[in-house]
Amino acid sequence: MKQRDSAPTMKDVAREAGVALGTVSKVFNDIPVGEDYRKRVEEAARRLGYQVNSYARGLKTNRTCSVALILPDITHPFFSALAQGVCSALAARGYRTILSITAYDPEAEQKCIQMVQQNKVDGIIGLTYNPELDIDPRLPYVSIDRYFSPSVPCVASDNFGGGQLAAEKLLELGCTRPLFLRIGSRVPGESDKRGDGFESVFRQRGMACAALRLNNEEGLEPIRDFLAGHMDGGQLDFDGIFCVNDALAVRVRDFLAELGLEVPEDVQLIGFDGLRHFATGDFYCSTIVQPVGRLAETGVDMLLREDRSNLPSLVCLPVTYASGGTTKE
Amino acid sequence: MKQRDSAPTMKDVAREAGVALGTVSKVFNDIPVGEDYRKRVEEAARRLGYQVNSYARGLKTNRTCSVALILPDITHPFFSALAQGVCSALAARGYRTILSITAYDPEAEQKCIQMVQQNKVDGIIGLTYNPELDIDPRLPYVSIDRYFSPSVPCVASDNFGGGQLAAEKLLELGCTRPLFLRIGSRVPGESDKRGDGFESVFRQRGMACAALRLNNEEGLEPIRDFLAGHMDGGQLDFDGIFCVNDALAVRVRDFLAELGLEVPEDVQLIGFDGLRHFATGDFYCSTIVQPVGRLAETGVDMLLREDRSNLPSLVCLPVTYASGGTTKE
DNA sequence: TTGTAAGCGTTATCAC
DNA sequence: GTGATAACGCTTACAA
Repeated sequence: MKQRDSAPTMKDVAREAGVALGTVSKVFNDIPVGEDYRKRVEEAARRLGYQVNSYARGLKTNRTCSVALILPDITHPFFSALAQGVCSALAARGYRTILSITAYDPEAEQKCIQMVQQNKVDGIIGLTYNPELDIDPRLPYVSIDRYFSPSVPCVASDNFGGGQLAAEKLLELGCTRPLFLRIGSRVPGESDKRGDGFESVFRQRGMACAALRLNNEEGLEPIRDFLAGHMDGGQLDFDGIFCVNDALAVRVRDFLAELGLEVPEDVQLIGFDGLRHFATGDFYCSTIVQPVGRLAETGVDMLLREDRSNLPSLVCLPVTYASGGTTKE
Repeated sequence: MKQRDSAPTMKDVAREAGVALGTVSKVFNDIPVGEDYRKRVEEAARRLGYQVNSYARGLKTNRTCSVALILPDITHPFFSALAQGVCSALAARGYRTILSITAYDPEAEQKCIQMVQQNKVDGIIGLTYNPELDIDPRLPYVSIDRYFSPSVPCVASDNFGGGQLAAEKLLELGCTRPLFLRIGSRVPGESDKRGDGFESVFRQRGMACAALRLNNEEGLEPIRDFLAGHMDGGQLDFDGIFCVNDALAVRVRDFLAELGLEVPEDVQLIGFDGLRHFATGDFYCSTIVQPVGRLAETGVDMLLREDRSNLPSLVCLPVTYASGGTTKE
């Protein structure tokens, strides 16, 4: 008698149904089979609580219906929204998500990729900070927000366009003394284009645009000092500030408050990301909102596309502006 | 000649190293083998970029080194922190995390479990809302925050104790007219004990304690109305409010502001969860903080424990109080 | 110690 | 259309 504690196999189902093993396999792979046979097999499978073993299946087919998602941190609202989107898009296509968190550690990122390759996933979606990541060209890979090389497709928001949009909004709202503020990773990424887009608008109009770009290691103090140093008779030298992301914008607003400045009356502030408060659903600040859902959807789409022969190397998705109280009107 | 596009197998490594297949296997399983053989194998493996196929391995060993994490939503800060914790704890033990998101849908939860069983994971960690979830007793399962039956181990925060703690704090801070506010799922869960603990403290002291408990479907309007209805000459009938979670506390603070009440001067407010602002790291409100990291760690520990014969059916982890500006001092 | 061979649960290729 | 049978890549007795 078959032991009850180990899961039933196709062989058990075949015996229970009184058919050959191959027939059972066909039933579970939607390969035509006699109607009565199919019934018998399905019946037997239900009785036994049979589930196909996808590892054994993967061993044969070399497809595992699972993809790895590599993220630096899932605690940040942008990343968690992205994870949610990717996981759902994958699930909708019958794929499992294997989640790896790297804590921004380049070494961990590389280890992740190795581990995941060993796990024989069908592909990887990664948002990584290791500039010289060694990824097996045999394994489909889609990068989010970080461009590696023409052979590694990357999907990102239209960061440059977002920067331009922020500049145009600020101009439209009457700003004439703009400032761009940035803090982030030392390794270059797509988001660097935000500042470029912002500045390009003013350059084109022959207007000056101040900017301060920092690396994470430097902390926010330099920004606070910079702002304090640009106070002039109770007035700031700038009347429109674009921050590289919402997190920074929120901090900057606090700094401005410390300096006795009103937002948006004295200074207008635009962030980037489009994050919303977890309880109220409100934007934390006026912001350029990234299409997180589409980012995820597009990434999955590019990864799973049957014909991956000529994928674009970079896909930019459109961003939008949303008012969140730190701009006038 | 072996095709370059399919990953190398143990056989390839054996051939490359000039040893037998079994020897290669032993090297990768840390089974004693001649030092020079080991060297040869490792060398060959590196040359070929060999990675053991964990699916094939799992097929033999019936262990896949992966566990499924089932969560309703990963966008909420509490869940994302939990996911991060579980994923890290699992990774530290050499396990992969398969993430499933159910969107609070009981049917999706059941489907997840099925899918995941078919995927032959080594266990499941789930935070689910389906009260009559059908889980295969053969598969190790740990529930978070929801108690099913003595046979399904559950790990949760000390919700009752947290409620008591909130009550004691409020008393200590001079409150004499307490109110408990709750909104949540209709299906009973561990978090229901928060209100019970809170009320028990006042009952014990012979003090009255008002309470309003709502289901998600009802929305927040009833709470707003309730508060408005308890205004008496510009004063609220309550001077200390305990909310079942931080999300509600944040909303309630807004309602109180609408009524012209100052927090914490006129009313003190305590939430539950211990969520922190993504940019500043500040608590959103005074709160009872759940030990998310320990919750995750403990869950993983209970799931992966070698001897699962006599696990506790419920483990409660201690919570702490943190001031977040909605209580005095 | 090292090599050999029998499966693990599937799928796929054949004869029937 | 159905049913043996040989892989898939690996582990693990067991034999050398």
